[in-house]
Amino acid sequence: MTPRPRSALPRVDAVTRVTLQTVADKVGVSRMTVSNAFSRPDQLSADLRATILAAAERLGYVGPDPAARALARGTSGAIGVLMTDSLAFAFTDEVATGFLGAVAEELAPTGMALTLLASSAAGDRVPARDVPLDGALVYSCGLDSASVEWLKRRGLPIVFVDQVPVTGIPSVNVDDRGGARAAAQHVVDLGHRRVAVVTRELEADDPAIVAATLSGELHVSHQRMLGWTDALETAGIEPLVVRESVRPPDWASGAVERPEQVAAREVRAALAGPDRPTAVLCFSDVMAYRVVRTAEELGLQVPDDLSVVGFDDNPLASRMTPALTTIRQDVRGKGAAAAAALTAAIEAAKSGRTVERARHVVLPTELVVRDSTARAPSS
Amino acid sequence: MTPRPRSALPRVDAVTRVTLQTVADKVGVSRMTVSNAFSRPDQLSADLRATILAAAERLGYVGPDPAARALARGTSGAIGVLMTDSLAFAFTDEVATGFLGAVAEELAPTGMALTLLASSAAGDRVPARDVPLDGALVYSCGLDSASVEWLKRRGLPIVFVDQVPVTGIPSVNVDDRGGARAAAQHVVDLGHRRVAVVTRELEADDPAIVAATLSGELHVSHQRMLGWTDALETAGIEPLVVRESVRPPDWASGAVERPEQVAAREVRAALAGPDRPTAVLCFSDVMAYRVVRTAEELGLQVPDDLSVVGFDDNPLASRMTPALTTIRQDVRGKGAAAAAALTAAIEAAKSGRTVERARHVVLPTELVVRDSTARAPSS
DNA sequence: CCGGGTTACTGTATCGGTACAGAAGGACGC
DNA sequence: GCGTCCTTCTGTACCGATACAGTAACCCGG
Repeated sequence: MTPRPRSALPRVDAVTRVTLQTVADKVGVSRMTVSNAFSRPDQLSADLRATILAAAERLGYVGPDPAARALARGTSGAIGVLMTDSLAFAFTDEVATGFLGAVAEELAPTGMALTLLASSAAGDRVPARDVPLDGALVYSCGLDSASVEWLKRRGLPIVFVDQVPVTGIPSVNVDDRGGARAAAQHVVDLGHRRVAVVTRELEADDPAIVAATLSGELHVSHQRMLGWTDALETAGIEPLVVRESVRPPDWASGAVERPEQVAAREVRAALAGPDRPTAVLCFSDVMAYRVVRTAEELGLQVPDDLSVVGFDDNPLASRMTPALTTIRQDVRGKGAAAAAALTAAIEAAKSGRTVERARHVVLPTELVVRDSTARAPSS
Repeated sequence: MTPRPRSALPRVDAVTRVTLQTVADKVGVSRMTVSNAFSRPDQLSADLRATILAAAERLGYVGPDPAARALARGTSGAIGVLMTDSLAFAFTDEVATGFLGAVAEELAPTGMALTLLASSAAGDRVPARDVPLDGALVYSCGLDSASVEWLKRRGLPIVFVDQVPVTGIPSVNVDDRGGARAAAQHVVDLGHRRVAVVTRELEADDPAIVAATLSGELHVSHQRMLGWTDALETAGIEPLVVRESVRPPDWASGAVERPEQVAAREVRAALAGPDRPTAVLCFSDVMAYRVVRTAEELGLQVPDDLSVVGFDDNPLASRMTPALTTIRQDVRGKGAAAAAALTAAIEAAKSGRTVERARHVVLPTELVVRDSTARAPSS
């Protein structure tokens, strides 16, 4: 045996990472062949492949490093979902979880992972800018367009969900306006003339809110408001509007009332008066639930004294008492459509930039009449 | 001006990606300086940095490419959560969403993104093996140890949640046994002698199930069973056990009964007999809910004729009628603890391998008595 | 025995950054 | 006037793969 020249080969430090090269040297083939053994089995003979895999196993080689592969291939195998500032919300709200669940399910067969992007930057890390991604879903988050901006600038394929459709960007929406119109028409048909609407902030005193309305989170609120007024105006009804602020009032500065508490107080005031509304149209089932409870506290019977209509057909709607009349939207369908649109967009981007006109999907809504609405009290 | 030699510089194809080098050339500094401008501001003068940033902006440079950075830095800014085969479940079950929400919230300030890993491999992509990650949470998924195996082999920092604690791997658990014992003791104290237990599959006819029991998803079931028998045996009570299979029986092969339907039938049978149990201890609040409904269908009053105890203190427990007596576990605390443990592990791995003995956290449980339990009927 | 088509591997050039060890030019103390 | 310490930049060497264009050997009909 000839004495090995010192350090002829790259020195092996205490713990050297095992890479393709390590395996290649061991087996005596080129690194490329090892790569092929793992990633393109059809490029080498079965025998050699087996040998290589065995050697890799022996050396404790796990497989191509995901980060390196992502760089070389230009693909990372993860798609992002950009959500509201409050991650907690995303997991609390049954509508949001339903959507996410459907996205996850639709994505499963593609083998892609779902990455949840906190929209707010923490420290100087901005997930939307710094996490390797193949594409992203933008889910009702207009208030923090910064992250959306990053996604766009990265040139990632994105799909808007519950946002204002923009030409050039595929979008998935629900027929919010039509649904709201149906809700309003329903109570009009039941003979109600004094109608209240409980929704989220739309007041345009803050320019930031205006921008948000136009471009994001409040798009849905806006559309539903339009739908309600469509029907109410036709019937010559001017609704009483109660707004729940989206932005908590200076949250940090001590014990302020939470927005829903403020709204609840206003609802209570509205329902306590002599000319109280006999029907309430709500932005969501959750809000409707609160309205029903408030009414109960005031001794009002739902639906005899007060009709209440929600929106979404949250599971909550059918399990509460009285079961809530509401507008159903297919959240799972929305998730599936969004995921499909995104994978399509990614595919398109990969194979020659075929930016066929971005599709805008609008899912239907449907009035579901349950036990929280009745004819207007005769009085 | 001297004529530029043709193609002296790398040729610029139609659309060349803008990289650090592009910006560096434009400004006339080294690529490294541009990198520093973005990633280590303290390494250059404020003036130059401003110049560089401006040039970058003008060129449409978004910032360091995440994939490249991940490779060079060895960190990707995303942490994974490995979950049960059914992603849908993760978003449906309020206990799971509570956990995930807490994890997300705990992680937010670190600026890390949360990547959901489908445990089942799709095509030949195995998320647990192929997605760039800095660490991972393994959340009650013993049935598919393959993915867990990949995570381990990659040498990623991982934390076990609701799995059998293993030395060397940090874990977060709940005092399932103690909780179950308290639940059982509660009904014993109320004078019940005929007690049923409704839980998930533990029968050891299938070796795969045995393995799962020992190492994963069924650990929790096992512990709770031990807890119940602790108290029941002491009181000389032999419980009637109804098991709900975890693995749907050959799901693909046509219209088979779903496991919970099978279980419901068995529960019904048990409750219909003359020597029916007067108390039922359930693995989860969801199962308890079903038991209560089944009892109602049989005309039994809860809690007068039958006491029912759940587990978890799912929000469902307090909102159902009658409100459910249950064992509370702090799901959010579990999520926070898991996230904290993982970030700690990642930190430890980064700075010199300090593999201090992995900590095993066990969170307490607490009996919450509500309206679904009462003294045993005198008969 | 030769042209043409496979099959099985290999070499080289990236992918787009970051780490770390300099090097150049002042400022400063004595 | 000179050594020292900063502050600012720069050069080089990876990080760990993949793409693509070869090249060599082999097969086969004519």
